[in-house]
Amino acid sequence: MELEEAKRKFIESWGKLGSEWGINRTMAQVHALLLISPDPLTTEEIMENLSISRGNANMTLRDLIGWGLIEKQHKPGERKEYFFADKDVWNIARQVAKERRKRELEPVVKILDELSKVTGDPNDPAFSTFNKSVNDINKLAKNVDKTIETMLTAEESWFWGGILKLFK
Amino acid sequence: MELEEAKRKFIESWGKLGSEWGINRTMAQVHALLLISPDPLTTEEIMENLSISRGNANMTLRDLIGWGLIEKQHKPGERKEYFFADKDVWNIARQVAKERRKRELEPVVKILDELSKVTGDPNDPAFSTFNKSVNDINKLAKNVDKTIETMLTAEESWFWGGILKLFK
DNA sequence: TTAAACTTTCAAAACTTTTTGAAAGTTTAA
DNA sequence: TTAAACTTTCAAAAAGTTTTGAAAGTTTAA
Repeated sequence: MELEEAKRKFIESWGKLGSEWGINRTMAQVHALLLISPDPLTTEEIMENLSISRGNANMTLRDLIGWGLIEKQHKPGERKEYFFADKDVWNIARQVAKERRKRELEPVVKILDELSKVTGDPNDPAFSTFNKSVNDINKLAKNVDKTIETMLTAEESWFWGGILKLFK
Repeated sequence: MELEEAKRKFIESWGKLGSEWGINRTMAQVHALLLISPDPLTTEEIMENLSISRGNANMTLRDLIGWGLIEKQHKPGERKEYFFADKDVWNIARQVAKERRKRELEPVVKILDELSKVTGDPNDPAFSTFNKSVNDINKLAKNVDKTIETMLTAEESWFWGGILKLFK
């Protein structure tokens, strides 16, 4: 396979994976493009490369900055804004985990906490089934939450070599 | 909060969480309903409880069976099919991890493997940036893949109490 | 067989999300 | 100031996803 074809394929795959994981296709594609780009790119270049509109490019770039995945850069003597992606994959994984935890897990944990406070007759199957499921899920969610929190502060090396040794 | 209200809230929240994680809202809601239901339910009962159509209920139930999250049950002397959810949260988490690994991670790993075979001039920044990103992501993806595989065969107790001790 | 009880299918409709692009806004250099 | 260069906004359009419901299919008991 030739480099240009491989680049297209990478952008396409990253876009597809993104959309399966709640990050929209364009956002993932812009991220992919910047990941394999040696130099920062302007909005114009991104628009052209991916054939997307100015509005879309602008919003997407803003979202990516919000996720902490890309940054703006200014070149001296130029008005244009350049964008580049953090190329450290461990940082990317951490950043995504951090954001999703904040956006999705935290609200659920809050509701589950409320729901596990509901009281009722332990002999009522409707109540006891509800109660058991909610409590179990709550425990699971809390565990996932703590695990992510620990990962976020963990050293990179743990990830690259360490975790596998822990399970065995 | 009263039980009926809490049930509604649980179903609603599970639905929302599902849609953020690539499982459609109705599918997650049907799953939630069966999770808190002490007895198996018929298609009819599910339709009524969630105000969804017969076609939707049928497809959703089939998908949930495909994900290994619910099962059919036949009551002796009755024609109707009853559905019930596996209530073991560890099984649910495992099942979801297993399916998503198969459906999403595996295809990406396959493409990344291909893309890391691309060769080029190491002095060409376009090539070396591409190559580094692809290889790093490939390593990460393989690591995640192996970690999930190990989790899938791990004991339940590891999850509930063990993982946290491993990080520290 | 037949017909009632039940399940499955799928094209069209409803709904949701994403994208567009033109207009408005902002910044900078002269 | 002004106007060129650039960025942001947002209503409407397009694209994508989910749901409906009527019709077709299947199974079972008699």
